Formats: sequence, C-alpha cells, structure tokens
Amino acid sequence: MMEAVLELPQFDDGQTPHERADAARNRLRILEAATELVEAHGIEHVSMDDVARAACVGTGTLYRRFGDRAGLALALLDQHTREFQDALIAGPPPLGPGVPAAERLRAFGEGYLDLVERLVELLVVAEPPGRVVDGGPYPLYATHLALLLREAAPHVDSEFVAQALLAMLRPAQHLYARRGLGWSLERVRSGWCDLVDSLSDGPRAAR
Amino acid sequence: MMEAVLELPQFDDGQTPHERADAARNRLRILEAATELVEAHGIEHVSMDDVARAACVGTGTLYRRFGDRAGLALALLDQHTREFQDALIAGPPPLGPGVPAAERLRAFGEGYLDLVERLVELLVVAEPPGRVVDGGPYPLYATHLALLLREAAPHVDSEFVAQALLAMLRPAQHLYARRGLGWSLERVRSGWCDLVDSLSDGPRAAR
DNA sequence: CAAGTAAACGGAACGCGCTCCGCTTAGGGG
DNA sequence: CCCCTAAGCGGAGCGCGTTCCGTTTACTTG
Repeated sequence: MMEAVLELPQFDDGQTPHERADAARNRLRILEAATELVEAHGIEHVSMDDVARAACVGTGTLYRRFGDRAGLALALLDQHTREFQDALIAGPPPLGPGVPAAERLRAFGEGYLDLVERLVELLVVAEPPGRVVDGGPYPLYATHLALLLREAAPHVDSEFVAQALLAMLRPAQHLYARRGLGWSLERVRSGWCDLVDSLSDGPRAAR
Repeated sequence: MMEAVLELPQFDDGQTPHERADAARNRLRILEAATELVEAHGIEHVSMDDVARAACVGTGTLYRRFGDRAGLALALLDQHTREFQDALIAGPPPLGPGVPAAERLRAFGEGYLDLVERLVELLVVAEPPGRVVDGGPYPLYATHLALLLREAAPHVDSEFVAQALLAMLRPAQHLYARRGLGWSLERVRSGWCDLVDSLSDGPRAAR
C-alpha cells in the first residue's frame, strides 16, 4: 500500500544508498514510453499495463519506481512544472521577485492557469481523491502565495487564504469551471485578478 | 457508461412513466442496506458487491438505480444535506434570511463545515475526480453564495468568488487542510470568517 | 383473464489498478 | 575474479467498479 519512501530521481548525496544501473535505465524507459503514449492517446486512454508493455518492463517495476498511477503522472508533470516553479522563485518579474506582492499574485494566477489549461488531464490523474497531499508542487505554491499575501493582505490568515486561492486552481475545480460551467479562460483569469486585488486593497482597520 | 437519464426518486408527475413496484422496493432495500453497512464499517470498507449482497439484489440492479458508486453515495447523503439546504432557504437566521448578507456568509461556512466534518468520507466518494458536476447540491450552494455576495461584495464577479469559496469547502480540500496540514476545525472556521469578512468590508471604489 | 411488451433483474465477465512472491542480477568485499 | 546478498525484476493473481446480456416479471391492453 505504498508506504516505503518511494525512490525519487534524486542525486546520490552519500546518504541515499545509490540507485542501481538497471533501475535507472528502467525509470528512463518508463518515462519515455509513458510520455509517448500519453502524447499519442491522452492519459485517460493509457493503462499502467500499456506503459509497462511499451517500456518492456513488468508492472511490478513500474509500481516500484513510481508508487502508483498518480505518482507516474506526477513524474510526467515534473518537467513542465519545474520550469514554472523556477520562474516563481528566481525568474523575471512579475512572476519572479521585483514588483509589489499584489502584482505577483495576479501573475501567479495567470501563469498557473496557463499551465493548468495545458495539462488538466495529467493534473487530475496526479491528484486522486483522498490525496491532495505530499509529493506534488502544491506545498511550494502554498508557501509562495502565503508569503505574498503576508505582504499584500496582512489582515487575514495568509496561509488559509493561500489554500483557498489554490483550491480554485485545482485541476478538478478548473475543469468544472471550464467544462461544467462553461466559463471562458478569460473569465477565470479576470475573476482571479479581481479576487486577489480585492484582498490586497490597502490594509484596513484590524477587526 | 451511465448516460441514461438516471431515474431519480421523483414523484409521478404524469410525464415520467411511473416507477415499477419492484424497482421502488429494491431502491429502498438498497438504501437501507447501504446505510447500515456504511454506519457499521465506513464507506471505504463497503464495496458495491457488499451492498448488493446485503440488499439481496444483483449488482446490475444497484447500478441501474444509482448509476455508479458516487451516485449511491450521493443518495445516502441526500437526507443529511436536504436538512441543511432547507435551513439555508427558509430556516431561521443567520443561516436563513433575515440578517445582513455578510453574516449569512459566515453562517453558511460554519454550518457547512460542520456538515463536511461529519460526512467527509461519504462526500469524498460522492465526488470523484472528473465530476464535481451535476447532481449534487453544489449548484444550489453556488447560487446561494453568489446571491449573498452580490449584496455583500458587489465589486467582484460574485459567481466566480462563490465558486472559489466553495472550492475551499470541498471535501478533498477540507481533508487536506485537516489531516494533511493538521489544521484545527477552529482555524478553518475562523479562516473562512476572516475571508468572507474581508471580501464584504464595505464596497470600495470600482476598479 | 390471457397475451404482449417494455422494464427490471441477476450475476457472469471484463478491465484495470495494485500487490505478492519466487527468481534474477548488479555490484561491493574478500 | 568469484561469491554473496540486497535490490531489482516480472507477471500471475486479487479486489473492485462497471458492463453486458439472456431471463424474468410487473403492468397494459383487449
């Protein structure tokens, strides 16, 4: 039931035992095969067995490497999201540092919405029902937003509001807004901006 | 793949063909058996086959009545949520009408949080990944919140903010806040209140 | 009350995610 | 260079949600 630490593609820091050569080779094979299959058919039409077969690997191997379907999806997502994360921390403004927090909040929403828009299906799979939890990039996003909010909206519980804002951007939620409600991306975009602006609007009297 | 209209426990309005006696009896049996099993073991330990067996019914019947596992969970939820819904529309203030919108917004959050707290597991099952959509009580909640927001926070897209607020109360999200993040119910509660208050705080200059 | 028919029934069967376990092999120590 | 062992491997197997389809049955019509 997936409780082992789950080997990550981490560097050998002397602490972790070192990843065996065949293991590394298989991880690559799997990632490669999965990427190709997903690009071709969309993740909802690719089963774990499909990936295993295409990678010439047993299903056991697949699960040992990635834990479960969500973990594999997360790994496929990794390259795409890493780029965005780097831009947040050290990229050019307004996404990166160098402008007022309120502006960066808007930029975060717009940038992330683009990401979600492109990768919804993968994101949905990477985030199964009872497990918005660990692993993914959400903790980073949450911290990032909380930090910005402390500056832009010091009058509220910034961690809570960070989570609330993030909740709206969750893939399932976005899917609902876009497909279920039929909202345009522009509406969501400007809704986000209005919302963060109205939270930022000058600190008012403490309650 | 569940596209038929899905028979609801609706009254015979002359338009719908009339539900056959055996069908009605089986619906009751299933609901009864499911309620009991879920109370006894928690929904995560009750399979569809378990329910079918306990209700002395084929699995086919189960699926014809309720569409899928989520539909069954929704039906089990129905009685609990109906009460809350009635209170929203016609109950005593501050949940029902009769006080300022800002106050009712707070009351909604607190009341709904209690509901979620009691019924998370069921709610999670009732809301599978790609389907925050139709059926459940969410549309009602969304409309309700949007209405209140139009009064309390006229300066933003009230439908959008309604969805955003609702997103934070979604079962999976709540589970994450409570268990993943370890937040107390009180923190979530007061986070909600702060948030809606800070949205309500006097209309400010239109942007 | 008999016959016709659409609806409902039940459970075998399917697909898929995930686990388990006996076998194989990489890689370090002697 | 060989041996030993822990890590890795593969795929049969399991549980469960869901579907399919041949059979049964409640209601209607005459």
